[in-house]
Amino acid sequence: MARPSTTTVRDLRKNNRSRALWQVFLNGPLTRQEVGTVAGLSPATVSNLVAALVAEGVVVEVGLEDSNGGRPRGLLQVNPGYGYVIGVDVGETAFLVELFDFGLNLRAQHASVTDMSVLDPEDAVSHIVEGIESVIAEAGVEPASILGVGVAVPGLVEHRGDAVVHGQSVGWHAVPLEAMLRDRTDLPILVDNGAKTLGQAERWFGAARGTDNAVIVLLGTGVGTCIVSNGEVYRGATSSAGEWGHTTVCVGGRTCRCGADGCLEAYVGAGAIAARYEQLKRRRVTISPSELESRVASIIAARDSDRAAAQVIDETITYLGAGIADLVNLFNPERVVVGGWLGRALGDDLLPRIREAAGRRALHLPFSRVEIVTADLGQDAVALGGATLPIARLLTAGAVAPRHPEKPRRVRASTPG
Amino acid sequence: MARPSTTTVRDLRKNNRSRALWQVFLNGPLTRQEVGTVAGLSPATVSNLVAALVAEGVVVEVGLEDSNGGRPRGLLQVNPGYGYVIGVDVGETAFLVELFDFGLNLRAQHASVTDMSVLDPEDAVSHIVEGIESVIAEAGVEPASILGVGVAVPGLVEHRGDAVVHGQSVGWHAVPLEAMLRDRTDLPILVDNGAKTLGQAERWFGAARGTDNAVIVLLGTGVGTCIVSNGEVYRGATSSAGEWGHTTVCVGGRTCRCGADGCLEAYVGAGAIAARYEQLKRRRVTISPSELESRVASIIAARDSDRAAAQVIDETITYLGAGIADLVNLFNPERVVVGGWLGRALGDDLLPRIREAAGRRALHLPFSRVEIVTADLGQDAVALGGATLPIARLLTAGAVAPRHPEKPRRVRASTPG
DNA sequence: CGACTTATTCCGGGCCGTAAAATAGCGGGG
DNA sequence: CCCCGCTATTTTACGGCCCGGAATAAGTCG
Repeated sequence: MARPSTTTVRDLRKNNRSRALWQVFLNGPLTRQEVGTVAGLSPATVSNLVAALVAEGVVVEVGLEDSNGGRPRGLLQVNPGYGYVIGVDVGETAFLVELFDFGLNLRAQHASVTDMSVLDPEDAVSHIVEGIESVIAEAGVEPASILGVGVAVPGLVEHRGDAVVHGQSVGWHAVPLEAMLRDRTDLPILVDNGAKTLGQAERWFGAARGTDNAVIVLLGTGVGTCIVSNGEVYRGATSSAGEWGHTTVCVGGRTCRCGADGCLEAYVGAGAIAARYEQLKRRRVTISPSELESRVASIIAARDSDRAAAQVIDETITYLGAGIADLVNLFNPERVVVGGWLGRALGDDLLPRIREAAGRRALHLPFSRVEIVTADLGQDAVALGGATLPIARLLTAGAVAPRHPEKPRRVRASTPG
Repeated sequence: MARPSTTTVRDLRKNNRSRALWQVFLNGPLTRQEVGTVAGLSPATVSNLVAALVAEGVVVEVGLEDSNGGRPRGLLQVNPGYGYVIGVDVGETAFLVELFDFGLNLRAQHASVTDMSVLDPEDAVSHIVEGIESVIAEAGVEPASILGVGVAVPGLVEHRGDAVVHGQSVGWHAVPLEAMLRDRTDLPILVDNGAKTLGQAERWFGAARGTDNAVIVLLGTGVGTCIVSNGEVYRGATSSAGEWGHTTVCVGGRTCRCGADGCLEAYVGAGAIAARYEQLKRRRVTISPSELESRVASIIAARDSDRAAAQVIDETITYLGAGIADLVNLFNPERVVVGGWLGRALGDDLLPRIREAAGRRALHLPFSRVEIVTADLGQDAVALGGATLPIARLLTAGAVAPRHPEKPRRVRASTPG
C-alpha cells in the first residue's frame, strides 16, 4: 500500500487521493463513508476526491446500497474501462501473456512454448513482444489505452535505472530486459521477479488477502518466496530479497544445481524430488523439464503404495517444514501461503503434515501466530501478478494523468450554473 | 526513520517537523540548508520549523560554519539538555542501567549481577527499578526531565497493548514486564528485544550507520539478529521477526537446547562451542554461565595450537557462514554487522574466513552487494539501544510536548514588539 | 409532508513554496 | 579607523492550496 513521505500541501492531496483509490480498487465496491473510514478522511474530503476521480473516469458509481430510511449510499468502484494492463509470465519453459482491464478482468491471453533448455534473451523478447501484440489485437483495444506491461521473470531483478535480470536457471547474466523491450515497444515496461509477482497477486486477490505480513512460497522447478511486510513487497537493498531456495538446511547435504551443498532446493525442488526417487529406485534416468511435472505428480500420488515414493515425500515434508520454520522465525508472518504448481500438488493432501513439520522446528510463539495455507490462484497467477505492477504504480501515483476512459465524463447532477 | 501517513494539513507540519528533527539528531550539526536538502523542505519552511524547535529548546545553534563571502551558516544540533533517557540491558546474567542526555552522552551507569540461572520476573523488576533510581540519583537530574526508559530483554516481546516478554532462555513465559514496571515507576516505559536494541544502536551510531538495509547479528550465549529494512527495524506481525538462532542449518544435526535438531545456535552459540570442544576432548564438564565467556575465548585463542579447538572453530565458521548466507539470500542487505561479545571475539581475526564461508553458500549477486563487518560499539550497546527507544518515539512524534530544557528559551534577536 | 440518512458546499484555520527583504560577515578603499 | 559594496544565508510577506466542521442540499421512506 502507498506510504509516501509528504512535504507540501499539494502532495497531501495526491497522497489522500492515492489512499482512497487504493481502497476502492482493492476492497471492491465501497460507499463514500467506508472510504472515509478506511482511508482516514473526512466525508467532505472523500466527496471532493471522489468527484474528481469520477470526473476523470478512474472511478465509477455502480448502483446504490439500500438505505434504512435515508438517502441511499452510492457504491464506488474502479472503472474497468479506464485502461488496460498486460501481464507477462516468462517461465523456464513457456510464456504466458495476458491482457486485463483496469478491474483486472481477463480480456485476452496468448501462450507460447519454448523447448530450449537455455533461453536466448533475444528470443525471449520476441516471444514477449509477439504475445503483447497478439493480446492487444485479440482484445481489440487501443494501444494508447494500455497503462503498462508487467513482466515476471525467473531470476533476480535489479532496478538501478532500467531493470536488469540475472536468471541462473535460464542462463541469463545481467540481461537488460527492460531496455531490450523498450526498443521493441513504446508501452511502459515494468520487470520483476516471478515469485514477487505471484505473491502480489495472492495478496491482492488470493490467499494472502487482508494480511500485512505474509510469506508466499513458490514451489516448482525452482523455489522462491515473496515476503510481504507492512503491506508491501519486501525487496531489500537490490531487490533480490526472498531467495529461499538456496538457503542451507543441511550443511554437508545433497549438492544443489547451484554448486553448494544442502540447499533447500536440493530437497524440495521438483527436480530434486524426481532425482531422489530415481536414486532410491537405483535408476539412472534424466528427466526432461517438460515431463517433470507429471513425474512428480505420480510420485506424490504413489506415496501410499510405493515405498520409495513414501520415503521421498516424507523427506520432502521434513525439509520443507524446516524451510518454512526458518521463514516463520525470521519473518514472523501472519500467514504462509504455499503456491506454485508443486506447492499446490503437495498442499492438496499434505498440508497438515507440512504444518506439523514446520511446527516441530519453528519457535513456539511465532508459530502460534501464523497460519499455513495453500494458494488460491491458479496457473496464471504469475501473469496476473505481472499485471498488478503497472496498476500498483498508477494507484500509488493517484492516477494523475488523464487517460482515455471508455465511459465519457459524467456530468454532475447539480445545476450547471 | 519516520514514515507517517498524513491526512490533514496539520499532520503535514508535524511530519515535516519530525523529519527535520530526525536529520538534525542523527546527522549531527547541520546547517539549515542541509536540513532542507535532506528533509526535502524549502528554506522558508526549515527556518520556520527550526525557529519553533529552538524556541522550545529541542534544538540549539552551536557555532557557525565559515562562509565564503556571505552570511555564515548556523550549525544546528539537538540540545543535549532537552531531556534524559535511560537504557536498561536485561542480560541472562547481569543488568546494566545507563542514563544518557538527549544527545546520548552517557551521564550515569549502574550494573548489577544475578547468579540465578532462572530469572524471577519480580527480582528482575526490582533490579531494574533500583538501577533506574540509582542512575537518576547519580546523574542528579530531575525525574520529570526523563523522557523515557527503554528496556532491552533477552526474548520475544509482543506489543499488544502493554509489552509482554517471552524469554525461553531465562524461563519467562508471557511476563507482563511493562505493566509490572509501570506499577513501580511513573516513567514512560518501552520494552524491546535486546538484539533489536543492539541493532538500532549500531545503526544510529555504529557499523550499520548510513545503511537502510542491514542485518545486525548478535552472537553470544544466544543468537539473534536485528533486521533493518528501509531504514526501520523489521518486526513482522507480532514483533518477533529476526529470530535466527533456531533456524535449521542441518536437518538431523545436533540437538539444540530448544529441543529441535540442527538449529544454528546448536553450532555457533557460545554454549555450543564450549560443549563441542569438551566433547572432542572427551570430557564431561558442565560450564557455568559466568565462566563461559573466558572458556570460549581460550578456545578461540588456542585454535593454532590445539587440534580440537581448531576443529571446533572451523565448524563454527562453516555453520556461521551458512547462517549468514541464509540472511543474505533472504534479506538482501547492504551490510551484515557481526556483534555481541562472541561476534566481536570471532570477528577480530576470523572475519575473512567467515566472509568466505558465507560467500561459498550465498547467491552470487546478493553476496556481491553486501559488506560483512564487525560491530563498532562496545559492551553497553544493548543498553544504549534501549535508550534509543524513547528517543525514536519522541523524534517521530516531532517532540511536541514541551519539556523542561535546562537552557531556557532563547529570546529571538528581533524586537519584542 | 416530515423524518432520516447521505452527499455536497462553504468557510475558516493552516501549511508550504516563491519571491522579496533583512541579516551578517568580509575585504578593500578612503 | 570607518564605511560601503559584495556575497551568501536566513527571515518575512504573500498567494495558492488543502482539509475539517457546519450548514445546506439531495434523495428515500413512511
